[in-house]
Amino acid sequence: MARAATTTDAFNAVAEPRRREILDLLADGERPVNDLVELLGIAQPQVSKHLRVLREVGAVEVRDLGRQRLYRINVEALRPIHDWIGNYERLWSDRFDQLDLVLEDLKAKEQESVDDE
Amino acid sequence: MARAATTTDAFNAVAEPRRREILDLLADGERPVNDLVELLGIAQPQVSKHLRVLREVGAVEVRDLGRQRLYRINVEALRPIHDWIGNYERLWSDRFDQLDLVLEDLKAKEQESVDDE
DNA sequence: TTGACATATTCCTATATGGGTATATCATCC
DNA sequence: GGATGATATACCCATATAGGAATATGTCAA
Repeated sequence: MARAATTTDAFNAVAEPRRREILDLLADGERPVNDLVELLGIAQPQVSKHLRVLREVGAVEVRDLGRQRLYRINVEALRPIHDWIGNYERLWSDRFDQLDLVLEDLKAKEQESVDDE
Repeated sequence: MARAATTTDAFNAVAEPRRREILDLLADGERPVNDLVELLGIAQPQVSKHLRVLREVGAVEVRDLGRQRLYRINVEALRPIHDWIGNYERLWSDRFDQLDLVLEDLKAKEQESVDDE
């Protein structure tokens, strides 16, 4: 079997850096395709293709305005990523806790040397 | 050009669901490969291959113990994902703010109808 | 040393990709 | 209707996959 399609889920869609860039740009508000083409500095067809992938996983939505198509972000589609990575907060804070312990220890030792004087 | 290698970065490595499962399992503590093989219910070579990808992006580390190899998670490697998705917290909370506004509005209208009585 | 266990690597194949380029679709304006 | 602008799709290609199966490597035990 080959790798799962990029349109399988948000994780796959977002593995491509350009698509993350697009989402970042759309975070400020909706934009027509040509805006993205200029800002990203890549060819228009590639942008349309990236947008299609993002649309298929629900990460963006479109609205027609004259000849333009305005894309906007739909953060809800990113929630699985948020939730998954969120489970590791604990591990990060555990590390911080350990750092706290080390600092505490250092402070205690400092205090000892002060007491010795 | 083809899709970026799975070993390019954490985003690509973690796009594969099995690899996320592996990380989830390792979140509880280090484990030998065979443990993962049993828990995941997939063939041993595939597990070794997934572990290799995770190792190449730094998401796991290994330690030899007799004939076993104990793998452990390294959450630091996941930080780029955490950071990126974290930028969207604002948008989520913005949505909550809007929900707040709607609720506020509803309450106000309710009050009006009470006043009318 | 031989055998059994634990893990890694190699080889195979079908498949989807992302970029490039050309072209199709659709709306607007004259 | 025809020209132009904005966007989407089609086609080509090099490449890396994930799984399956077989095999290699490394370690311990008798």
